[in-house]
Amino acid sequence: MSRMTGRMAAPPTLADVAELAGVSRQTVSNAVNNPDLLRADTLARVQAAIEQLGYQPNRAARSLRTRASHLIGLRLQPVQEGTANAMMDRFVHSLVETAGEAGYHVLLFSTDNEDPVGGYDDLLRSTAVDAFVVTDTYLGNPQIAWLQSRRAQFVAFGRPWGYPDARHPWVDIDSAYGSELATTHLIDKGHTRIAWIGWRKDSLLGEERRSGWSHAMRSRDLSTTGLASRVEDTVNSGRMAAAALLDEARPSAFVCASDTLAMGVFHTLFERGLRPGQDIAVVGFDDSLVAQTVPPGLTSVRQPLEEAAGELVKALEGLLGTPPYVGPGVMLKPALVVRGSS
Amino acid sequence: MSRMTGRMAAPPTLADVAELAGVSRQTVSNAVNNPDLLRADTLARVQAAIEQLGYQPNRAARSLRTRASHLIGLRLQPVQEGTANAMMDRFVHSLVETAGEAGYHVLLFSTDNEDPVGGYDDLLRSTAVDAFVVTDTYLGNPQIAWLQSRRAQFVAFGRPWGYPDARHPWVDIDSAYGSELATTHLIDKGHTRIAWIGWRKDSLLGEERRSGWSHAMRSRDLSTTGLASRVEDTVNSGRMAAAALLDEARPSAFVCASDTLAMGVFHTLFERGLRPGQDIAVVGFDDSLVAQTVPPGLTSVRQPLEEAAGELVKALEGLLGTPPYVGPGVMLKPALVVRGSS
DNA sequence: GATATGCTTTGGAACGTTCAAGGTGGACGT
DNA sequence: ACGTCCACCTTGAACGTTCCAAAGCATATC
Repeated sequence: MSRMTGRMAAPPTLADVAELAGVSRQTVSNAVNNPDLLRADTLARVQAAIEQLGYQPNRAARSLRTRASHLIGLRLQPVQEGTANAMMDRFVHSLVETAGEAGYHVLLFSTDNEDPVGGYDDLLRSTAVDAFVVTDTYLGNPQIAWLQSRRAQFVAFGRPWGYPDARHPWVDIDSAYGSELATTHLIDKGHTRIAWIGWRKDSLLGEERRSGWSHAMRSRDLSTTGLASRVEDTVNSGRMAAAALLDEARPSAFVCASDTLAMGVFHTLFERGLRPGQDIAVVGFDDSLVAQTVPPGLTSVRQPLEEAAGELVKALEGLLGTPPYVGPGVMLKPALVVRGSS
Repeated sequence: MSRMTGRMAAPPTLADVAELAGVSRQTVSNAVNNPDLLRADTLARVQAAIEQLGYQPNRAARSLRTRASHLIGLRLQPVQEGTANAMMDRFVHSLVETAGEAGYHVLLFSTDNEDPVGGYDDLLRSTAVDAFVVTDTYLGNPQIAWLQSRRAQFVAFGRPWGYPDARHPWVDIDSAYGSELATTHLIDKGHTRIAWIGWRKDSLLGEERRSGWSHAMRSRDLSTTGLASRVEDTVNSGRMAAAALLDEARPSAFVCASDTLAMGVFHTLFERGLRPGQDIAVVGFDDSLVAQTVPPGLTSVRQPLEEAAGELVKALEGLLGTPPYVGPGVMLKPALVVRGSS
């Protein structure tokens, strides 16, 4: 019997396989999900039938019955044009890959600004995803509290800033260590007046990165007065901050909270005919594609995003396992990639 | 009766809503899918019940019954570190957004190199997605032919190179026009010796981009001899090609097939103490974040990815509609973003 | 030879939705 | 008064899978 319908041949079902192998539906199901339960020869027979028909379980039916979709929701954050922050690309890719190995797929969605939890709510209510990966864990983000209140499953990339008693798994990167690495590297190169260009004070992450710089400076008895600037995360802010610092504090090196800001410094150097790496050293943060391609190469702190994705998937497997297991938060260490700018 | 189970309260079902509203399941279903069928007052009553319970249809059950998941598969291509090609980021984002408005979600997956169609096959067999968006349509890509042979639904971002009788919807960008724009812009600025750095000859897209340059040159009676170079798409290849061209052909401007290659030119200029924009003009392709942030700004051809995503979703809706409708391929025009490098 | 034991397999029900029929009541025409 | 039609709503079945309880069947035990 040909099963050709209008558009596409209907995929084989459990029943088709069962009939071909001469067993019951449930036995085929077991062959797929609990092969240990079958006698060796039956298993072989069923597997042959599965192979022959090219059978794969229908996801919708399986989800309906097991109440698990094996999908993970990830909210795509708006691209910020004009900045160097294409870091998410690398993260998303690693996440898709590791999640895939664990049998999960990544479902993307976005939310409009008026209703920041809208996308989450839809997916949750329609039981479309088993869990979420949350990446923007800044203080005061309503999404985390909301997810908690809805008893939704999620893992976070980023510490639960401001939720000391949070119960969800999280993975984060010790970025204070990152800027400390950067600063120490410059000190070792002989620099003593090293300026910091970071983010506004209300960014906890920004303050943390800054602390790595100031800690490194102090532990080598170097002064930090007048050497720090806190601005928005745009190229132009970095450019202006660098110009002001060069005029007033005469640093020989810059450590920046992002590659975007570091590119701002590059702009100022360019305008003044100074050469990054030769006249002034610059270090960025994120190891973006910009850092990798701009001449003469921007030294930058590289976050272990691949590893972070791996840990998040591990945490997800624990969270969704039976019994559920929630481990402690995981803190990863970044590394410094040295290039021509230092 | 409290429905609290261990982890999370079970979401309300059609039956719950029906009971509360005092109607049958099917009526609730109609209220959701075909409101016109209901009398105004019943509709209001049902909608109130839906609102009160926060009901949303269970996606798995719906998919099972309707054989449509409202998911679109997108294969995530490997990030190429060291290049400026983070263009996909912008495309994926637009796609997620427009697809979301049309009621579709984007499901990501990746494939290992050994089995390029593995990921597609899994999703197709398990009827996890309704269709695919294919983004790498280079000549000889096995995926397109394979999808066609499996009668899978898909739309392509990129012309069906080498499949003149392809029946699938596609959207592409006229990149010959892009490099023509770039070249004409340079000619208008007074340049006469404009070099081309592009991709190896086996890339049809590369040849197309190149043709825009040569066409613009010829139509203004400018010579192209010795001014073209075809290399791999890496910064270093661009760097070396630029060095060779500067030595041998003495161009005053470069048009490149990608921002990555343009950054290669920047490297050579940097090494020789030349300033992009002042001493030598450079134009790239893709309007990557690198082009946007590098000093003094890299003039670049910007592809209308947002529009492309919109057209693709429109094509998808046609393809999946009843009756299915496949329109002609859509060709979009890129624009030139002028920055300091020219 | 009857009974218990462990391994293997089975049949019916259920997950929550939509499809395809079927019912009900009133308005309308003759 | 009767049938016809229409607008509205309901009922049972089906989508393809897994859960649950129980049946089949050898083998071991008394």
